[in-house]
Amino acid sequence: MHYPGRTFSAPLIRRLPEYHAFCESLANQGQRTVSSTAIAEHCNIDSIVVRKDLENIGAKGRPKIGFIAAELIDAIHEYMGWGMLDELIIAGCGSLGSALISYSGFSRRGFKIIAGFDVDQDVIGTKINDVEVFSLTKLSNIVQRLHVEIGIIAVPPEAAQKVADSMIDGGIRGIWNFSPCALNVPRSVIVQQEDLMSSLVILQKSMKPQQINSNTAKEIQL
Amino acid sequence: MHYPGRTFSAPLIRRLPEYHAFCESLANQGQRTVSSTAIAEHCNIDSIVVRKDLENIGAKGRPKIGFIAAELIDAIHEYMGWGMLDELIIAGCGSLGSALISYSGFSRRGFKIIAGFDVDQDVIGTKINDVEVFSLTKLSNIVQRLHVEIGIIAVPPEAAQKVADSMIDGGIRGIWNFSPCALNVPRSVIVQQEDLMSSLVILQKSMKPQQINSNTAKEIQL
DNA sequence: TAGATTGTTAATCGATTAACAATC
DNA sequence: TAGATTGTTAATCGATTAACAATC
Repeated sequence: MHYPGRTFSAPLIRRLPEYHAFCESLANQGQRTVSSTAIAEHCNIDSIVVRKDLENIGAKGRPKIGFIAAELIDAIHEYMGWGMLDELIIAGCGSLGSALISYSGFSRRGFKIIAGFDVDQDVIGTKINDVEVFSLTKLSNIVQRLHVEIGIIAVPPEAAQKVADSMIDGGIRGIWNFSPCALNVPRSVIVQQEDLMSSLVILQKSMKPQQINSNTAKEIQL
Repeated sequence: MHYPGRTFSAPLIRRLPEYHAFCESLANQGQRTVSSTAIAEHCNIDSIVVRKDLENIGAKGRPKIGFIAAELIDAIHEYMGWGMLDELIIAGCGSLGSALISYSGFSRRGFKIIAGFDVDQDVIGTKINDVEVFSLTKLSNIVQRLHVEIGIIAVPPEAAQKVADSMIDGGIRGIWNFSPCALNVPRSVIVQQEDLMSSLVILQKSMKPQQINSNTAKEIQL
């Protein structure tokens, strides 16, 4: 089934917050309107991209004037779903897990981590940034009782599959996986892979396009 | 300039580590060869994707037999550039910065964080996981002396632009930005944006396609 | 009016998917 | 040989880019 006009795509979701931040800063400076060209310039992208994106989320502008900043802010806010509260749990409360629990961005955007889970007896029972840490053995049960739908995995790769299984047992439908490994899940469960290592390699490769190309050329002539 | 055959694309870079891990586990079990279909099944993707990817990195297989696991492991290792050491510095040693410094995956793949920077006097002078933390005012100077090319930004968004500026002053050519804000940099500098918030929203949206679609349909008929 | 900016339709580009021939 | 698997060429799909008409 395909609905034209209003699409949901990852690149779009990644650009919208930048527009939002820019519009907010303009609005705070007392500016009422904002043009797609101004947004584009600030974000270092083409204005056509901005116009297409705004079309996709249903924002309406006026020729010569642009978009009403306040309207745009609201439209992005609503499209991103920042209005409604969503509750998460996290498995793995090591350094990365703790950092995620303490990350202030989540609460600002309607996400709330309501429980942490770990195997370390020293951590279980403590609170990290007001979030209580339970034993991993209780995960499935607590998830079920609290009807949580999204779980974060921040455990070592060896333990990730088992954690995923108990999350799914408890009724989790979406997994945000920081562990660098493929998870085996039923088709109804969505996995969002967050591979930090790969992001770093992509940056590294982007910095040396000529080197990649010369290798390429060499290989081809063989 | 376009070199066909061997391309560099982000999706490819994100898939290769999964193939690598799978091949390694097979090799450890004493298996000598691996087929694209086996990799595909393990990673929950289509075997055509795997074959295209392996073609892109220059791996050669044999019909009916498949690929030699050890060769594939080496080919991916080399293509990912995991062989050579690359040094990084990080600005911002709060909870996220500390987690990144302590992340074991980096050293396993040839990345080494050699210095941290912060404004907090209580943190400056301490060591996190053997990495010394300096004052942010020294960043540009130290980067220049050590010829570091990649910098990580894990400071609050308000401070990010200023940090980026001093990184670039010092000669940094690639910035891995965990701060949810657009950076203004010269064209020669590459920015890899790591917006955790957006990743989470993408997961959330992927979980509710029907809801998105019904909104879409409603909007269109208006 | 003139010019700037939106909005829409078409073209391009790259990645994914499909089809099928080659080959061990 | 027969069947499985690679490798290659073409088709599809979606996102980006371009061109230009509409309009304030």
